[in-house]
Amino acid sequence: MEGSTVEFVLLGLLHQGPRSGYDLRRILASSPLRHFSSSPGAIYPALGRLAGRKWVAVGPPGGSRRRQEFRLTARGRQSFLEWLRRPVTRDDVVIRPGDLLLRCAFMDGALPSAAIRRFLNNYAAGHGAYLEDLRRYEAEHADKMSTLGRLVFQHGVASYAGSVQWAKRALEVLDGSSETTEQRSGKRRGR
Amino acid sequence: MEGSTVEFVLLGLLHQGPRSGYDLRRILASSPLRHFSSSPGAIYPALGRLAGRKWVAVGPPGGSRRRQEFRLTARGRQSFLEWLRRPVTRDDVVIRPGDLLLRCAFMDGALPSAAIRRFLNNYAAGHGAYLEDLRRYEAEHADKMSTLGRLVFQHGVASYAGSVQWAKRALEVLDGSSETTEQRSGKRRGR
DNA sequence: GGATACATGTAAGATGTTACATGATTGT
DNA sequence: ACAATCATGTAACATCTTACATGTATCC
Repeated sequence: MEGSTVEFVLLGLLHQGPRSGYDLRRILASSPLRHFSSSPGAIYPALGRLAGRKWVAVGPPGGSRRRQEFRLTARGRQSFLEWLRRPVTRDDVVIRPGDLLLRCAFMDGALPSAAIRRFLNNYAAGHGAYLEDLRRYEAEHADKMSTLGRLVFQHGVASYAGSVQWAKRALEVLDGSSETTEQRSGKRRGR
Repeated sequence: MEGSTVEFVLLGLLHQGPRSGYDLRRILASSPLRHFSSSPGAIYPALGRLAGRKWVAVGPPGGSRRRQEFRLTARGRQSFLEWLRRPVTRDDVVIRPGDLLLRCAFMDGALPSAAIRRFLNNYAAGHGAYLEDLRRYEAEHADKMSTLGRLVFQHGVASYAGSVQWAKRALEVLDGSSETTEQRSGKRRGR
């Protein structure tokens, strides 16, 4: 599967509109969500790779300064959407949970709401399954852990439980906001 | 600051007792907490670097098979303890929160409980400070975010809030367990 | 004696970090 | 003119992934 996470983040930002490398770096540096490098040594080579794959193209130098605006090509958009639609794997859940949230944040306006709901359901299911694994592990090994080890483990458990709850809540919110346009009565929602 | 996270994880495991590279790989592969590579191409080079710095030494081939046991040297132990005692920086909180929990899990039996409490206090303070930043950001920019963007952002907020609560709870547990050895009366504790 | 698990390693390639280099434009 | 900011890049280094290579002990 071609493409690193940073590359898809860049595609995602370019999906919202054309920008220069400098713009992209500033967005990455100032966004409080996820902390991608934003160092020139990471971004410019990444943009170069995207250009090499024809996923982005350079536009005319916009503005007065020496700046090149990048825009998404059809292939780039295609690859970006495929990234968003990738299944939620166990590896994603266990070792790259942040990437899943990143993908989710980029789905707005890019995927139909049915696909987004499917994603959130898979997200909740994947995290729920791993949560059960953790609890099973805890039941078996809690006695062998040190006090702090157990506390840290419980942090992990609480964190995954929170993610499951979050996904369920997110589904409610999405259902709610789509419902309000179609129907106002029936189906009370919590909170 | 010399040393990568995996290297300190290896030191931490060797701090508990001598092990072979294969042992270390299996522990990393089976531990549900944090997902270090455990691939030979990551572990053996890391052990080589540690040996080059004289932080670990190879013992005699223990057991019948061709296996070399590594053990911590005095310098290795020193470096490991310095890693545990590093201050909780904003960068740790924002971009490497997992490393902080990792360090915490390794503190048991390695640092005095006063140092552990100090760490947990700094952990709570650092996460609390960042949490305030996130909430400030939310108050200013929530209107510009998409529905999903806002939801993902709220996941981050809830996650940091949970970490603050966790650290406070952990401090209570530690205080509780040390109290039980010294005093049984007075000071009721929650849960 | 052959399959399987044990045990250690290397090579190629991708990526990220840090630090440095370069030049244009703007403000004063 | 000069400093600060804008804007793009490169080079060296460290590290991790993936895939391959190699050999040993144990079990049947």
